[in-house]
Amino acid sequence: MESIWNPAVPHPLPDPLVELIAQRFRVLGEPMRIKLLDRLRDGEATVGELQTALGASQQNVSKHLGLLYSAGLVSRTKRGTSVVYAIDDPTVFDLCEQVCGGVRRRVSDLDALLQS
Amino acid sequence: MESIWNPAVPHPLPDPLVELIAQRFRVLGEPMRIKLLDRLRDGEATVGELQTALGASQQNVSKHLGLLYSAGLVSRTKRGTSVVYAIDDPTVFDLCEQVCGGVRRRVSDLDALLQS
DNA sequence: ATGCTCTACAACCCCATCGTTGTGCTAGGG
DNA sequence: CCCTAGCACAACGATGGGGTTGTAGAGCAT
Repeated sequence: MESIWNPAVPHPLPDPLVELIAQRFRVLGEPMRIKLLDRLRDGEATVGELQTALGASQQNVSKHLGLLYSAGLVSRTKRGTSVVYAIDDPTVFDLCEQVCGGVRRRVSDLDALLQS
Repeated sequence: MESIWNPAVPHPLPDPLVELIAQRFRVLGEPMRIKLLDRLRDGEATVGELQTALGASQQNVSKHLGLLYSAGLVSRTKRGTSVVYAIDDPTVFDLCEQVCGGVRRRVSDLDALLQS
């Protein structure tokens, strides 16, 4: 577990970088946005498709997609009267997978405690 | 980039799991908590040490540490009158490192745009 | 026992953000 | 040309979370 730290990552972290990191995590800290990204794993989709897929209002979906776009996580392309969104930063999936691992480990720990 | 998905991660993500993932990310979405974890990279520390290291109020530091403890990211040990905290889930550093990579990539992209 | 240090808890205020409602804009169809 | 569909933006109320203040409890010294 003695991981070698990326030499390009300073220590202690300067405040602006801390802010950027926290901001990045905060973008992923909303269930709706996680669902949107999860849906986009199947490929690009329009706002309407995402709206019906998640059962949310058009304005809300558009709002969160705008945030994801501002964060550089998704791309936006006009096609006819629709707007097509797609994953632009696939590394978010690695993040989610790692988080899933942590969550699973924690849950199984709780399981073990409850069953002992 | 055609990553094979962990078969244990269902798709689409069920709502409870989405909630857990978002919750995990939200814990890391605060600068103060990032700083605390970053400081704990050097090893265990008491509340007072973390307080002076970050220049924050004792109550605020204690509050955030409590959250990190509830999330299972740090461990808590009483030692004399002090309480010693330490990293309990080293995977958070991998997360931060990945995020740093994404941030750096994005910043360099902006750099390239500005210099072109 | 008294006082001091270290920490956690609770109540409060404040701000950010979520979801909704209402509306304006653009592209296609009739 | 008008109408509709699809989407984004702005404003609103409501909720959640951060930071502060005040305080209680635990451990050690005198």
